[in-house]
Amino acid sequence: MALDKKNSQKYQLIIDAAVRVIARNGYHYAQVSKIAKEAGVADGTIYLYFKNKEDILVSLFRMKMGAFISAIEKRMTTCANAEEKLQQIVDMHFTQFSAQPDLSVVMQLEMRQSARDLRLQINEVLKMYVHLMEDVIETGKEEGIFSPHLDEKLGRQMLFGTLDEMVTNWVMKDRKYDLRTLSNPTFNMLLAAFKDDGS
Amino acid sequence: MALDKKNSQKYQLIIDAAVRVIARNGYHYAQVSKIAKEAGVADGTIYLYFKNKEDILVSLFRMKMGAFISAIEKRMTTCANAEEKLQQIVDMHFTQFSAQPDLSVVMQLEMRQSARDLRLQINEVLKMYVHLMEDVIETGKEEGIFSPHLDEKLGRQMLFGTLDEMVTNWVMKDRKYDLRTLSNPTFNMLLAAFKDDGS
Amino acid sequence: MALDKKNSQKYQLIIDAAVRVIARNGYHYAQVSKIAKEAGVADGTIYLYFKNKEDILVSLFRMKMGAFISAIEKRMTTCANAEEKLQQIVDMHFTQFSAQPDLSVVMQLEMRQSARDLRLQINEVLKMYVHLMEDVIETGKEEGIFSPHLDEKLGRQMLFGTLDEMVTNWVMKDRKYDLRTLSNPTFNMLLAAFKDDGS
Amino acid sequence: MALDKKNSQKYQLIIDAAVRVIARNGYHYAQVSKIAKEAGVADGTIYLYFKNKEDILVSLFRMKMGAFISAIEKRMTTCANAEEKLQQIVDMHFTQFSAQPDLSVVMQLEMRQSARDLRLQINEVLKMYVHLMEDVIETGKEEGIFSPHLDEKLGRQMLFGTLDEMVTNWVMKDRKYDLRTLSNPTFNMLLAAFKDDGS
DNA sequence: CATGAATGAGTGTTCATTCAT
DNA sequence: AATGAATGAACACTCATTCAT
Repeated sequence: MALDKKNSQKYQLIIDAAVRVIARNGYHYAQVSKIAKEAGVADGTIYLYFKNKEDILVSLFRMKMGAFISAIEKRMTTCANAEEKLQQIVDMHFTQFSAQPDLSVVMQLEMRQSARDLRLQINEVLKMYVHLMEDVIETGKEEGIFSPHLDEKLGRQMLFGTLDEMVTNWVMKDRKYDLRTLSNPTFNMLLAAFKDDGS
Repeated sequence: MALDKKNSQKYQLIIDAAVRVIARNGYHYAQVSKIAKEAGVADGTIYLYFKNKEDILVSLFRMKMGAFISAIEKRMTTCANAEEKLQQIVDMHFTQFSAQPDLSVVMQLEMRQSARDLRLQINEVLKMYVHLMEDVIETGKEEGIFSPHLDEKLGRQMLFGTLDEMVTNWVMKDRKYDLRTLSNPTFNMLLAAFKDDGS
Repeated sequence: MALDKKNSQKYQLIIDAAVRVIARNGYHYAQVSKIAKEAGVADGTIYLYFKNKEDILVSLFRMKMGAFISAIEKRMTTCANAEEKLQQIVDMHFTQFSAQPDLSVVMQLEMRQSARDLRLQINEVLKMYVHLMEDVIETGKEEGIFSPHLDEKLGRQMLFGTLDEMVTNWVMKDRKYDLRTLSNPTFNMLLAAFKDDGS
Repeated sequence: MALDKKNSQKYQLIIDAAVRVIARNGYHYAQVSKIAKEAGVADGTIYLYFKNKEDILVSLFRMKMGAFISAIEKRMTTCANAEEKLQQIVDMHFTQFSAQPDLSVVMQLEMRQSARDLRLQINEVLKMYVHLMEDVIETGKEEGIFSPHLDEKLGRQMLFGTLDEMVTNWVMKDRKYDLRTLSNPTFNMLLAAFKDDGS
């Protein structure tokens, strides 16, 4: 029987080791051997669970971002309308990164140093998030809460670009302030932008 | 007289060659020897004008981003108020990247793969842009055009994050559409966000 | 278990390959890749056993000179007095170099081209030889065989300088004569110098 | 008319610059450009007076060692017999190095790092010194002062090896003691060795 | 399943030398 | 005679990946 990779204990062990090693040393100093050592396995063992180094990173992103998005999706179901949904996206985006400092560094700074190929795969994972955001905007338009002229794609790019830039700035400032306090003012700006797109 | 590096013809030659080579091959395949060949000089000549490879990239960014921001600053002087200034920022941000496809790829995709050290230097250059944006927001508040509750930093992060995300998406879609058509709707969204921040 | 470097077979293999490559090509043409090829290992393997290129040379010197001196020390124990000990030093110095032509070239000619740093480390190893020589001189004085006015340091410098110069001349003359025939006349000169230092 | 190299002012200027640069920076950091700068000429000018870098070093050695040996030869003429001549060799060898600290470092430490080829040329220059030494020994034998069994070559190797080792030790100890005080005891040891070679 | 020793491709940088001015 | 900008060959070292045990 083939190795049931994804559910194996070691698979998780290695991914979590990778997050710590990258956060601590930076992307360029996160050698496979260092990750193996941190995970407490032999170098070769890594290759029983991952195709190659890039696969560790893609998997890392897939697992962590998957959980990240799932948490948001789950919360969506409790929301009465698109406005609340937008608020939850902003709030949970900030809250989840706040709770995982190592992961924040890895996602916002280190993984962006990856090669073009890797980033294409990252984008695949992010599509889930993109769809979720565009769905909310579409819903808001249907509900009459957002402007009928609001373009889903543009709105989503503003939403994602804004949140991403804010988290990146927070990480670059060494997380010296509480990211969650930005939640409300950011939500308000976005809501205003979406309600009245000025046309 | 010693080599007047920055103003020499070769200095520019090498930087422009670097833009083309990085755009064509990607950051990781942009070897110094390849840049030298593209510039039509010997490998060693590179080191008469640049301290090392990283210095080429920092200089590239400084020169190109400097010109980019200067052009916007110059345009600012022709604007009657903050609203017009905001419009010009959005418009020129998109227009300038539209006009320089190679540079767009380098700035939005390739240079972000650079090591942490390099990115710290990049951020220094970007500070000019940051100040310019925050100045416009402050002016808008003084003029009563933007909401008095608008936070300069948050507003700037939304502005930059939005523009950056839009250009990145455009580059990733292989520049298949006209970036400049996004100018107006984007400006309108941002203006709405800044006018009424919802408080 | 971690790689037991010093005692591994490959460690010796590489050092012996280095001796041959340096003797054959000269110090400046003894590239790491050439040594690896001669040893029948990959370039990278070298770095599992040695910190860097300089470390190969220091280790080479330490191993070979260590064995060289140990052999002399061992012989010392069979000697009745300082005169015999002096004779054994001279004799074994010449005999051991005679038996290892490649090593002679490396020690007398090639390794002296090394950088200052390396030579400091070499001197550390040579201290053992220095002490051995000075001990013999001191013993000789106590036994009344050598002049009571003989200075240990000066005597040692004459002893080492003489032997070293003779081996160097022999190597430079392409080892065309039998070094061991110099043993007796050299010993006699040194003995005369040490017996009656003229004061 | 061809450049009268050897007698030109710049020729000397460059050689003296080389001595200072090598003494100060070490052989491996004595780049041609650094020597040119120290001499106050352009890099290219060096090549009007010297064939290549090695030629600077050989010329340096030839000039300095030539003067060194000439001074000894001149003194020889004032000596009544071989014993006095031997004394003068030892004394002047130490005295001259004492008086030229930079040159001592260059001759005893730095130039020995040179490639094999260079050292062959150095040996050519040293032959003058070798002959001078062997002549003194031969004279001493004829005068009945030295043992009739003394081998000229061996005696010369002891003489040169001893002096050389002593100067090298002095340089390596950062010239912390007065080299000239070694003159008498060293002479006495050598004289004893040459008088009675033990046969 | 697990190990870890071995592999070998790939590249930024220096510096002696040249030659157009 | 003198300059100094330009040249380009040469090389130590890292690290992702493999595979015999």
